[in-house]
Amino acid sequence: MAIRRNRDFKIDLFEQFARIGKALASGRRLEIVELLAQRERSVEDLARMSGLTTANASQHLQVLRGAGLVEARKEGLYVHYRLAGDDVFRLWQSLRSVGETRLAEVDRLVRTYLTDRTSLEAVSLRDLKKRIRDGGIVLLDVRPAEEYAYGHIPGARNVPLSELKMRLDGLPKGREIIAYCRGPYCVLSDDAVAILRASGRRAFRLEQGFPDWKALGLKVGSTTPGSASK
Amino acid sequence: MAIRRNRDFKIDLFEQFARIGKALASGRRLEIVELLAQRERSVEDLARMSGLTTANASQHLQVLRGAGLVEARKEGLYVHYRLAGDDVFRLWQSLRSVGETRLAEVDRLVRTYLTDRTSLEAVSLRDLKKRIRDGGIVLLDVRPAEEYAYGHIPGARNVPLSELKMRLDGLPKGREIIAYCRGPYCVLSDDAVAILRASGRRAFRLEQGFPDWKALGLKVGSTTPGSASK
DNA sequence: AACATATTCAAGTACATGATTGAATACTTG
DNA sequence: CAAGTATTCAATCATGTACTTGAATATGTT
Repeated sequence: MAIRRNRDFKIDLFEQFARIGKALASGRRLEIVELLAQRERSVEDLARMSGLTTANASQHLQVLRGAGLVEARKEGLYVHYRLAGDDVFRLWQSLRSVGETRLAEVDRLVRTYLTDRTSLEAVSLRDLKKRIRDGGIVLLDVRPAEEYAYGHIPGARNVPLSELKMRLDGLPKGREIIAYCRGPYCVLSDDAVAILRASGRRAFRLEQGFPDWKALGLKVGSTTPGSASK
Repeated sequence: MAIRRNRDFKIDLFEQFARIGKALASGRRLEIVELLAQRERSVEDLARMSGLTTANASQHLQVLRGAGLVEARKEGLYVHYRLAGDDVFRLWQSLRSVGETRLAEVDRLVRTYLTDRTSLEAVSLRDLKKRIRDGGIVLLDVRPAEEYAYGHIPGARNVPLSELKMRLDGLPKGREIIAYCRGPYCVLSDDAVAILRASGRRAFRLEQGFPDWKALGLKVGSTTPGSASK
């Protein structure tokens, strides 16, 4: 009977893990995970940012919660959702990486929509660490101020893309500028690099975004205490 | 229009990644992934090992292939499926890890079915590497011979569980024995440790299995050329 | 206490998925 | 070339999922 029990065990066990697979089986939910990797958000925020109705976003969030991928915190009228932990982001990273390697369609999409990208050499996180040590570069966080506030790479200056043109004067002409944003598919830093280069500066895009830095277990700067802890 | 284009891009892109999520959304498919992590297998083998009909297993394999997670190689009548790469195993590891951390049900199942396990202290891969360096231990691969042949931890001796009792005499009494098998949910090494301890030997279970060793990028031993490369 | 608002719930519909069955295909062997 | 076998295909059925809509709940504000 030990074998029979063992088969039951395996079926039950893999069915449990499949709950997580099911949670990852929707593009909308993956987009929500990506948004939550930046910082916690209310249902309303998430719905607006992902183009879903509030009820629909709420349902997706409950699926994610049922799989243990997100947690909720109620504050007044709002329910703030956040990723359950760094391991969840690493899972998404891992899925993303397999997709980039194994799905030709991903490559095609990136090449179709992010046409300029191939021409702009990107800086990897490893390169970035080295260049920070060596000094002489300006690290630019071009995400909206509130996302920067929730956590950013230490030493980075925040100039949101929307304000970049107005605040160009504050940026040195002689030093290399490395711009980053939310992640590999976020175009804020592409746009920033284009603007910076047009102004005669030497600028590069960081290949990955802030959440990827954080997932390496490296220090993060923050101005909202409690949000970017651990 | 750039914004509209960008939204389309994101929807398409996340839908692509969701294809991988969908492939991971079935316990049966996850079990197949786990089986393929040991070594490549024919459809028939996989069907028998997972208790599926051949047609059903074939369909699951095609879902996995559609998501780029497995590849097939035809040889005569047989089609041999294998994981598309180590990144796929790392994705499964990542999912498994999130499940262990986030799903209470997984913990409950392991405690219910693997009752002895808590009492047997397990050796981590890190510990193992250290102990191999220090010497003085016997590393025992208790999987079937053909799985050992396809790849094993260098220096390990293969004594399949089914033969262990008969071959006890060949194992030293004085040295510590560390037994490993397919992975954290495989019970072969649990049983092996029980047998070894009953014979008066000091034996421990390796927490992870051979695929986890391989995923660290460490060297693997092999006696079937070409199967356990890179 | 009445109202406003964020979120969740419940019901309905369209669509996708998983398992079964029997037939079709592709290759090997006699 | 006929027979045998591993695999895939196609059709079917039952079930599960995604989204919409409108109502219900819970909290905050006036």
